[in-house]
Amino acid sequence: MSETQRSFKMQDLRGKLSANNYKMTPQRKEILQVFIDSEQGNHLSAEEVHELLRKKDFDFGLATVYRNVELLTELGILMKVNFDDGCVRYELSSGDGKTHRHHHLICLNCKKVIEFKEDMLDEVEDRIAAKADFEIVNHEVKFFGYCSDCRNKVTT
Amino acid sequence: MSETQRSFKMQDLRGKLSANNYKMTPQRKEILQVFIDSEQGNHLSAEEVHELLRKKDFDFGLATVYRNVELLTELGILMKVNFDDGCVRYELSSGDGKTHRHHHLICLNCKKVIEFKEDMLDEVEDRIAAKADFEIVNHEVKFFGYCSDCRNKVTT
DNA sequence: TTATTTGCAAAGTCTTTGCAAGCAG
DNA sequence: CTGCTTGCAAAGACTTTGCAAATAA
Repeated sequence: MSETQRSFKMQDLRGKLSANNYKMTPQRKEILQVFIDSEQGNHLSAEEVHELLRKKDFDFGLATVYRNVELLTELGILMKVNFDDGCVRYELSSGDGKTHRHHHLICLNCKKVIEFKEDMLDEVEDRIAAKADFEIVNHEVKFFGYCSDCRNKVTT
Repeated sequence: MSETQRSFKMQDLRGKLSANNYKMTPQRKEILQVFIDSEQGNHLSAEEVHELLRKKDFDFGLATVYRNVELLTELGILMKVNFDDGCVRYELSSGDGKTHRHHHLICLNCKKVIEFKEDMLDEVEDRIAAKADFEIVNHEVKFFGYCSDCRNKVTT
């Protein structure tokens, strides 16, 4: 992620906070920064964010992290994802108008989560919306299977 | 669901239990029966199964329900689904070779879950599998939006 | 008979909440 | 200043586990 992207995200936070009568705090700034810095290692749980902050010597309360990832989600800056691994995870929302498309390939063997970007689901979505008389505003797709690494070795 | 379907399911349970050195117990039989009887009201949580059993005067321990819905899932009789409502839910797996296709329309307003059957995702799946070098064996799709009921009244 | 299963209660994990002290605007 | 935020600890919701008694095969 480029420098301009980073400062854009942070400006976005400032704007959305003040627009909703919330205040900018070091906690909020640094929590967002953790997501911006984790180009890899997305899909962070509250606990993981808390731990990453501690590694940077920001010792915020865990409850504060919980409260703020939720707030950032309400503001549309983060999105919730659930990989059924026992905790709620969050990732940066892309903010490009295709914000709501997030697709994941989950390896049943090593539990690796691979992202894919292609969006071929628009037509499917249109047909389903018409058929079920349902206005779709968001979707989440998870494909479960085996990644190339795991197919090339004995399954544990 | 027809009578033949019901007894088929129960036979299936007997067979899979003994094939894996598990025993048939009244608890297991009645837990499966709850799912068979709930043509509507699928997507049951352990707590809901426990409550439905109590209504039929089967007062099994909640821990037993938790243990057995998990066991039925391992045996391929039930499937886990997660609607991010704070608990794990289970539904009868269809057992027709398309077992793994389950798609849900979730109304953001009333939280109603509408099922849809059509499967137009095979081609999408094929292209993704090829592109990402990932062998897909299962998928779960959730579409979020507004159902026809909610679009016809003021959003709460 | 004998290994599996149950029920209960206790413990565990993740998350939320109440409240006094602290801080941004 | 003043109301929003934080940190802490306690509480909550859902789920798992240990263990002795019960039971299916």
